[in-house]
Amino acid sequence: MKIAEIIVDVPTRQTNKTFDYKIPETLEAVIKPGIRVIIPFGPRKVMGFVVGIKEETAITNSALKKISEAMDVFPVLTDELLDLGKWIAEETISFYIITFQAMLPQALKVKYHKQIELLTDNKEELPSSIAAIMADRDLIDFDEFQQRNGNYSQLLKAAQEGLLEISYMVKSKATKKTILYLTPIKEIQAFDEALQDIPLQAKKQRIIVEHFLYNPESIPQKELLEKFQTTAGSINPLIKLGLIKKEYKEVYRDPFKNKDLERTYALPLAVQQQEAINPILKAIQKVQHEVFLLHGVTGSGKTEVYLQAIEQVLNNGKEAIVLVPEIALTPQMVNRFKGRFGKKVAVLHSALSKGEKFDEWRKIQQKKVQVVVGARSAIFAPFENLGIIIIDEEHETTYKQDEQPRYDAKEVAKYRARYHNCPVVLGSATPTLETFARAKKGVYHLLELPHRMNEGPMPAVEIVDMRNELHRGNRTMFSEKLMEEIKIRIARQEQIVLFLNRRGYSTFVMCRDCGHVMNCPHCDIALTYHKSSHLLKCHYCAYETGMPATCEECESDTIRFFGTGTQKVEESIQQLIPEARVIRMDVDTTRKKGAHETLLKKFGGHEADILLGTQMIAKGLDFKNVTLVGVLAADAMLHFADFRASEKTFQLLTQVSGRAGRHELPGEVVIQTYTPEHYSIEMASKYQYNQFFAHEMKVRKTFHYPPYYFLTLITISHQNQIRVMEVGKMIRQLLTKHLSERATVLGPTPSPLVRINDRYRYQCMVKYRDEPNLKEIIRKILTHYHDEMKKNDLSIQVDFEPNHLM
DNA sequence: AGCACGCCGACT
DNA sequence: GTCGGCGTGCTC
Repeated sequence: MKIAEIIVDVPTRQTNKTFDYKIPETLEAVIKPGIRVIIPFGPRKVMGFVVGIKEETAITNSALKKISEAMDVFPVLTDELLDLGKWIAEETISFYIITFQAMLPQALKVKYHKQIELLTDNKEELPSSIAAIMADRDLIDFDEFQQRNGNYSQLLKAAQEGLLEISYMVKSKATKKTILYLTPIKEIQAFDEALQDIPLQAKKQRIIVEHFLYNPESIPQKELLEKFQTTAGSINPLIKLGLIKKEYKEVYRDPFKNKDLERTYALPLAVQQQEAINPILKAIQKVQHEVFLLHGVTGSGKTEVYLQAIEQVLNNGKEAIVLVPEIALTPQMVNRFKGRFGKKVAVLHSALSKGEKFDEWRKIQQKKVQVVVGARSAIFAPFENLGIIIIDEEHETTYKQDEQPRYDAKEVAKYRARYHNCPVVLGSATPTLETFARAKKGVYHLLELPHRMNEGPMPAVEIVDMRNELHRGNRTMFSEKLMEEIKIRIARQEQIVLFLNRRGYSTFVMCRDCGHVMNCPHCDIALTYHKSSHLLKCHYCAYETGMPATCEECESDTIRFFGTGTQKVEESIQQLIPEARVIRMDVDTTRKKGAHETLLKKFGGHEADILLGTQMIAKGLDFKNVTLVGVLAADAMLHFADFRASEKTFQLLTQVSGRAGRHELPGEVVIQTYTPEHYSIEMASKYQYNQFFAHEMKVRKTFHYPPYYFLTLITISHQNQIRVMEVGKMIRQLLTKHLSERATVLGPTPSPLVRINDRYRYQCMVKYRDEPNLKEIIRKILTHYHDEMKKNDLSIQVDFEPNHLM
């Protein structure tokens, strides 16, 4: 007898292992590793992933249960992805089931339905309260039973007596969209003959028969009915005659259906691009795993290198994965891939609906496409013949998931590429220190694109010291220089991008009389004023409150706004340059689906002079009319207590600067800062990546940070601050005791944000170079606190190689 | 997660 | 003596 090893959909420590089930003979042909099944688990039914098939089991035969149902016909996880999932679960200390779910589209998750099913015909046998709820029905949802205050112990008793059954339904959320087609099933002559027989007054029927006579193909019923302005009434007789049949065909929801993209062809490569692509093509041809770092300044033509490398891969009959950060922000990028490879491309990104994502995924599973362009999770595209993996803007932190499982798509890419013997290309103008260090050491193959494609110079950058502005009595957030440049562009009908990394109106609200600052009652953070809604909002939890007229401490009415957010900037531009048309892009204006694209399209069509935005406008935008980029507060992120603050600032400034002067018109950048002497601002303004790298590496070495040391961050949180500190101290002790002397254990220290959502957060950090036992020790610590975590809402989060320390 | 089991106090 | 509170441990 065949036995299946199954990971069940119950995310707990105790169930994080395989369970053995008998495969019923009827299912033997279908059940394979990677198939989802429904199984009895304890008293209920749950979904599970088959991860292995074997002949024998250590479980006594009487305890062994049978698989109830198969949920898939074809495996949703390939053997490769099953192995990968297991590896990720172990690397990140996550449950297997969580990892498998993370590798699949949301739509493949299941819902559980608990129901009460009546078994007896005679309702009189039931306790009266239950009979009342059931009324004249034989089946009700358990939810309803609970809502109407049903008596649970009576219900259990009735179930034991066999009067009713508590049943568990596992429901698939996946919906395949189908369309009703009409298909001719007789030869043309039959239609000709039918025309003789159908009475003349049945005009519409005759028209339809004629249609099929000349177009003997399947056609959606809806389309046919619309074409001839008729109803299903004139179709049915033809079906009775056996001329045509109704047939449901699966269709894919196409998020791009309303777009006509012009087909593009390979562009001639510049010398530097040719030199960069050759080693990649060689690796593709030799079916050899190798990691390339494509280090190219903004506008140097990295995308064309990607496109032509993929073309080679497709010619070899293989497939390609392209990861881009938060793809919804870069429709321009997606359009380039769609334009080049057309129907061969599937797109997976967060702006798609669940159904749309599922459809795109199915196109991959069914081998209908060969290229995937997508955000982080697209790295799990179920291709079986990968020829290349490309990760654009590799320095972006979004490639690491910041919840369980905390996988890093870059590491997953390398794992998959090793399996498939194919190259990985990491592309960036500002690679992370880790990546660039590996490239310099020769672990990665470094490819450089030092020049812009248009042969133009990088835009000139001017740093403005805002302290001087203040001394000169300029109290606006615009320096004279920036204001002047903005006015020039507007007069010349050129466009401007303004960048400010803070949304809302003001960053804090303070009483001038007593100095009281309005804080979030649940988090240790100042509330941000949002003018449009006249609300004070917390950016870390959902808290919001009306703006008070007087100070809540001293009742003075001199409450003032401090700090600047995008809303306030928008307002002042309107005041200072009334004729300027501004588009504001931040989380608040792009919440709606498709809002990104609409706003960018407007800007692209020159319906506005200024694009003002946060983070989200820093990446990938390419507008030929933009000749000025203004960074309003370059030091905003510099003062975060984070060892990557300098690196992030350098990357951001370089990326933003790259938005200017990408085409014929020369670009200019104005950076406003209060710390113009800081090396990351100074070097970014001169595009000195290598100098910045050298300088920052020294800093990292001195302070024992990556890439010289590995980091592991353990964050403990609980409502009770004392308990958090106690647990933190204990964890520190355990780590110090079991790790080697070469490892440093720091903490527990309060997180940069001590309290979020009424929970105190403390962290311990481990710095190390080689601690093979670290994972095992942490696992033991987690086991030790397992009960308290379950019962007392204690949380211990482990983040290996964290992106930030927040 | 859900549920059974089993050990304790409160009650007919 | 029994009912029900919740702490503990198991689910192939």
